[in-house]
Amino acid sequence: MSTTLSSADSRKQREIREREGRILEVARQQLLCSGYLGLNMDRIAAEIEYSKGTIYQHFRNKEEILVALATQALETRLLMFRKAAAFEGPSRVRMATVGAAAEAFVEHFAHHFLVEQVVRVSSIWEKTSPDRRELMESCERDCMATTVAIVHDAVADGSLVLPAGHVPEELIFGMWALYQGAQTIAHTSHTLAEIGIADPIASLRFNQNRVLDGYGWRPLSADFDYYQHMNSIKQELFRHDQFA
Amino acid sequence: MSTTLSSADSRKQREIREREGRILEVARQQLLCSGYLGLNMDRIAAEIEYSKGTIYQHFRNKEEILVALATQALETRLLMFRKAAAFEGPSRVRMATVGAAAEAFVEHFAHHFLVEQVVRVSSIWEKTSPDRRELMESCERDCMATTVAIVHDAVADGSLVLPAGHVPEELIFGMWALYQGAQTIAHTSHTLAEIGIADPIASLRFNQNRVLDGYGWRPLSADFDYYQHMNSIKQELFRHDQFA
DNA sequence: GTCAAAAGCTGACGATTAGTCAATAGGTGG
DNA sequence: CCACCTATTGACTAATCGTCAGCTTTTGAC
Repeated sequence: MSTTLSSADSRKQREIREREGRILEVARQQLLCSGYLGLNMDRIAAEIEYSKGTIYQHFRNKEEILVALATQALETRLLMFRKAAAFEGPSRVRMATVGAAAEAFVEHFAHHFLVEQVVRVSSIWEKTSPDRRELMESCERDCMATTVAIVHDAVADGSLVLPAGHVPEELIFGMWALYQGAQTIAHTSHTLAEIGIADPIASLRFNQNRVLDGYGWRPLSADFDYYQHMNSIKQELFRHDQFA
Repeated sequence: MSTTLSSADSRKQREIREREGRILEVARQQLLCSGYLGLNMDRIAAEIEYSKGTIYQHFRNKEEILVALATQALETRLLMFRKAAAFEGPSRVRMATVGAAAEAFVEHFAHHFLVEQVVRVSSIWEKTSPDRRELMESCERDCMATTVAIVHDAVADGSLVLPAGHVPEELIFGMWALYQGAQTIAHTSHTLAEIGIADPIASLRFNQNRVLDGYGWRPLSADFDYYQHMNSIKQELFRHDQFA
């Protein structure tokens, strides 16, 4: 067969795309329900009612499924960040809005934490194909760019003055690290509650405000109720039902 | 046998303890050289010149080896933190000294990052025994306590004033998250260099100073060269040869 | 409608590796 | 020297990833 009806092709292609979605859906459920070690190719095959060989036509190996899951979630996060960054208001308030987006993201995509944690293990990462990696990294870059743009705006309008020799990217690195670390600790530390951190989210917001106050980014937290703002933003822009 | 010569027993026990050390040593090498997926019980057995069954008399399963490795490293970190906390000087300078210890720790125990990353994956953590976990968590708690004590000192002498409703533990949570996140990103992100963070350690220090300035912890970074201080502390207290 | 070729799908199989345990070696007290 | 006990072994089981020869379905020319 040298050519095929394009309509037939697109039907087949649609079927294949739908099956790929189904594989990811099933993999996500298995991850949430039995963790990384519970993710099993034979079980996925049984669940989607195709053979194991068919799964390997979509994903070169198990790790690629994880990267694909991560990419799916990160694509949504990018949309959320962009929506947050487009919020009308002072630059620091827009940054807080992105913070609210990040909070909403981890709440809504609970499985993403598990996936990213595993994917970042280098010996797992190295088993994936450059194409899949590139998709995921591209999301990461775009998320960065979105937030860095806010800092640039702040510098441009004078609400933030960076010390000589420092760049907007460093502030974003700080925010990124703070969120990444806080979420890792909140999800995996067994000593947090014991020592008096009852509400890690609240403490994260508090520290976020300390950092940005430390940068002198106006309005300072004394002059604006960022806590209140983040609560209403989560209600208004990032309710669960808006991202189901 | 109801009793044995204690000298014979202790010789045997010593042999066993030495073998356990050898297992961990070999496991660490394999981890560093071929990553998590390269860690292999048969290879460890071949390397230490005992059979696989003997390894399982020391460790219930593979994961316990990882937790034991993590605990070993964390015990050293605790010593480093205590040494740092004992530094004579203003409380905030002591906190910066702990930061220098944390930097030196990751540089010297490069394998620890790999281990901790894997151990924190919940489906792996759950395969380990409560006893092993408790040892590791106890180190974590003691590290926390050491740093929280510095914050208490700061509050006591008035160089730090916490807003009403906030506790010293929250500041430590922020520092912990910042370091944890920055190290995770520095080790695993492939987009950092592209976006202009050439020196993550320097950026981490910069952000650490922003947080603590944000808390108003004196002396502020404008009044003390913390960067310089951390460099000399790493040279004086935490040179590589002091922890080999 | 028929048929040959292409594409899609399958699940038994090979390979790897964690963990077990019956058999064996080695040491100890009498 | 023997009876007994502990330490060690490595062949074996089980789980599971990834492969591929062969089977089934679809396609499109006639």
